[in-house]
Amino acid sequence: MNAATASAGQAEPMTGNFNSGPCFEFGMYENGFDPSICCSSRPPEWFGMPVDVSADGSMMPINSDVELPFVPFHAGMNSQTCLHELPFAQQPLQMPMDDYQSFDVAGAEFDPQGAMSSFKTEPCEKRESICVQQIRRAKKKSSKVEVQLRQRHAANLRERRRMQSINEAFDGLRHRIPTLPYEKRLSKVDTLKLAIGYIRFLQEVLTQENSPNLSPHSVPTNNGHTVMFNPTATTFQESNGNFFMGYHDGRQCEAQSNGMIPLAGHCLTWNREDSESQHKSTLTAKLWIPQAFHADKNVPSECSGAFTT
DNA sequence: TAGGCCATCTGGTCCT
DNA sequence: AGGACCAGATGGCCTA
Repeated sequence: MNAATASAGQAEPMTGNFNSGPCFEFGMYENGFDPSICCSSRPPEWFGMPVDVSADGSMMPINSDVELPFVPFHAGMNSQTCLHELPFAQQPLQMPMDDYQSFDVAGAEFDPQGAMSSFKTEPCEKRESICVQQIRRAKKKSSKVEVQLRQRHAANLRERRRMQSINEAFDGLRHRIPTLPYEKRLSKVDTLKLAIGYIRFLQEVLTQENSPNLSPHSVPTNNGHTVMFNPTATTFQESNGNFFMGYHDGRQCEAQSNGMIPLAGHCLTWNREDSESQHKSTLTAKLWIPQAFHADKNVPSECSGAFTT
């Protein structure tokens, strides 16, 4: 029997065995009921999954790892209740379990208990009519749910692609911010904050190039060396082969034994001032120190400095 | 184990 | 109506 004959109400005498197993009424569920299972000797299934049916008609999946998509409303039927095969042939929806899990079962409008109690009191022909009406309503509702699911999946896909696009933009930004090789991958928020700082740094570089008179002042250190100091910046100095670092807050550090200053930065421009009388030259640079962001939040991520030779 | 970071899903809102 | 955008919720992974 196909759906066309079913909708025309041309019920055929039932040929299955009502007594061989439970028959699950359908109509109030979205879809997924296979009438060939109903009233037959085949083992009961729900959405293609083998289920165990208890005496009270409740179903449990045989595989305990599987959850039924719905708590199925059921009605045990036997040869005393109706002698006609249910006149419909539903095909189970071909949807993954994830989709079914999205259904709001608690919000369902249908009242299984009430419907079933009235259903049982109707004559057989009336029940068949009720079945057909319920199937049509369920089909309509099922179609609507299918459309909603399709739209939801499409929206999810668009959202994934949108987020991928944003992440690609973040990657592009990361590659344009000078960082040190040993630094781990920048998080999104750090990428944004560093980008802001780096842009500010570039703006200051441009500003200083347009204002050559803006020079750092020098301060003596406790070991007799001179550190060129920019009040808002970090400075460093080389003298007699030794390097010293002076931070804007007055802290200092000496170069490591290998001669490397414990600072690595990104330098865009150098200004050189030669003093012929003192046989000295001073190099002044503005540095971008990306690791300062992670190491010490109080140290500015950009600075300028100078050293003399 | 707690916290940070991230991807994904989802429903709401706004715009075309 | 459909798509873009956004924010909240959630769960997984990693690290200190």
